[in-house]
Amino acid sequence: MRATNLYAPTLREMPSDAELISHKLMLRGGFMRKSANGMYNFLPLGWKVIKKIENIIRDEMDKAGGQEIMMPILQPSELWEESGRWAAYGEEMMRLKDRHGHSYSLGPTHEEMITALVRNEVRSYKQLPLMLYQIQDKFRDERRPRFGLMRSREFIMKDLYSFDKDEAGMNISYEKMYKAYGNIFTRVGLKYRPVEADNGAIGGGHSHEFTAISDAGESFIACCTKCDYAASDEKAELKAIIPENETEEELKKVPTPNAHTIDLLVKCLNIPIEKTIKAVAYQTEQDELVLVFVRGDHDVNEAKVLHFVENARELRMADEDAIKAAGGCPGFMSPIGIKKGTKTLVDLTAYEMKNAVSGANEVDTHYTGVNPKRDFKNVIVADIRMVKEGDACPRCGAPFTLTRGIEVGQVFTLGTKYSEAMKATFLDENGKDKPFVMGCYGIGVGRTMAAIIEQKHDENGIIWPLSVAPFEVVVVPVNAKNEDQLKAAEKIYDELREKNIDALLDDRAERAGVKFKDADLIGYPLRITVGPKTVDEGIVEVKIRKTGDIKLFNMDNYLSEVLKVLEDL
RNA sequence: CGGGACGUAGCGCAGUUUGGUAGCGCACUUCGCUUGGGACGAAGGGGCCGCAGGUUCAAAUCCUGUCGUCCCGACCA
Repeated sequence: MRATNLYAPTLREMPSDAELISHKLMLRGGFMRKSANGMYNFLPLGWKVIKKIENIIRDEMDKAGGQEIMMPILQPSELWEESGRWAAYGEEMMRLKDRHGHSYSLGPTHEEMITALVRNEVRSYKQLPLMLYQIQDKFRDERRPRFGLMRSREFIMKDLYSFDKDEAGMNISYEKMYKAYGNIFTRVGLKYRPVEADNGAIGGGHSHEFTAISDAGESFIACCTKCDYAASDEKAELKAIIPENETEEELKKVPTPNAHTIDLLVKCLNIPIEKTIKAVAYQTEQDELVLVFVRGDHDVNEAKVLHFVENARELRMADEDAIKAAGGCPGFMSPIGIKKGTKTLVDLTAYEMKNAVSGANEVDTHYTGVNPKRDFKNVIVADIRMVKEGDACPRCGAPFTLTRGIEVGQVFTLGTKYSEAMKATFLDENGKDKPFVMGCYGIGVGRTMAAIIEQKHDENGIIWPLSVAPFEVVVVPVNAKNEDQLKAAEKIYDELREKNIDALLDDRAERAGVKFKDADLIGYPLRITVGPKTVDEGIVEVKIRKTGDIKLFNMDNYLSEVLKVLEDL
């Protein structure tokens, strides 16, 4: 490709409506343009990168036994009603009607679609296992799209679905995908970490998120500093923190005027926050009240709480009336004196506390000398809090570090959730009808691209890994109006291409500085500069974007040297 | 959906307080000159000031509404 034929409109200034460096550089480097909120046009450079990432994904999916297919984006509501998700999915699903009044969704994911496809095709265990995938645009009506490709409403996703005859088979498929994901993220040059994850509403089975390490990320992962346990912040398992033994004091009511928050309580009684127990009251969609108690300096983990609440997908803060109806006093709550039958959860650590302070279910009053094991009745004791930096790993006890990251992929086992709901069955060895045992595996392609840029850039622009760079090498004649230089550059460009190197010839009649700045901004891994030294002395100058190193080669053997440099990248 | 900010040329911005009919830098076109890190000179083209109402002799500027964008909070690839 010649730069004079390439539409790569770079911007001299940073676009003002972008916040993240990846977003800014993709706009500035001419990789993409915004179309509307959460929707983007990919320009030639951006699309080339996307295709390179996709092809790495395809390669690894195929190697792992996957077969590529293509399903419609538009999905009839009937399928979603079979699985129950037409109602459950909520506002995140884009919906529309055709001229006959039939309802459809713009696919946010394809479990229903693939299950419906496979149930009509696969009859026998002999056809299993089966792994089918596609790379396609998905639609999710995010409450707040932001950060460019990081969270958009239309985005490219690779989604693979595995079908097995039993759980053991499913686990093998899962392992294959887990390995393939590692290969993919390594090949695209990401620093990443697979972490245990919560399955959320899907329930059962297990799941891992692949998280690219980046301060720009929106997720947190907890990594053990000693062993290899790592989990998403929601998933990270925690054990009780056992305090030093103390003689148990009597339960005693003390006045705490206006101390309706933990901060005020700590000031009011002049006690350490670790001695307090705080309450959070939730309600489910069905208006069931759920009271949760954790140590004052801890946060409630709603994902964990949800595992103890049946038939609820999300929690909201409870109304004051509901709290009062259960015998609670907002701002001064405690499990002591709550109406029997109210769902009351106490965190493991809070339950072990000695002589703590908690509310007394009376205005402006707290209890001191609270010993939960002795004083709390009819409560569920469980791990329901959020991990904190320094918390102990459940495996080895060493402290956790919390790291920010970008979730670029997730693998999880589905079991028979969809196959049972949608009656997708096959005949096993004994001629018996059985539901498929499924798994699903997603990769955000655009998000992967953004994550790579977040990890690989400097003040001058992007530094693409060779595997996904829009071009591997840019050949820059310093003065394209100088015919000797242009000829020399063209010769090098042709020779590179003969070696199957993806090269760009920057034949624009721009000054050298402009072309150098663009090359750095766009981030080609290698730049070959063709100037007077090349024409007069036969010296080929190669600059490595990543290190800034400049290497000089002789015209006679530069090609093999360049191949070596590329090899080392 | 709640809280905050902003909509003026392709991009980045000034002008709005104190109404008088639109400007700067970059980019773009032509010519000249220049060519190893975003040159220089000259001459040009391009905007119903987001949109709709209102106030006024007169509105980018004041008022009302509306749409859009960005950032902060409840979720996910």
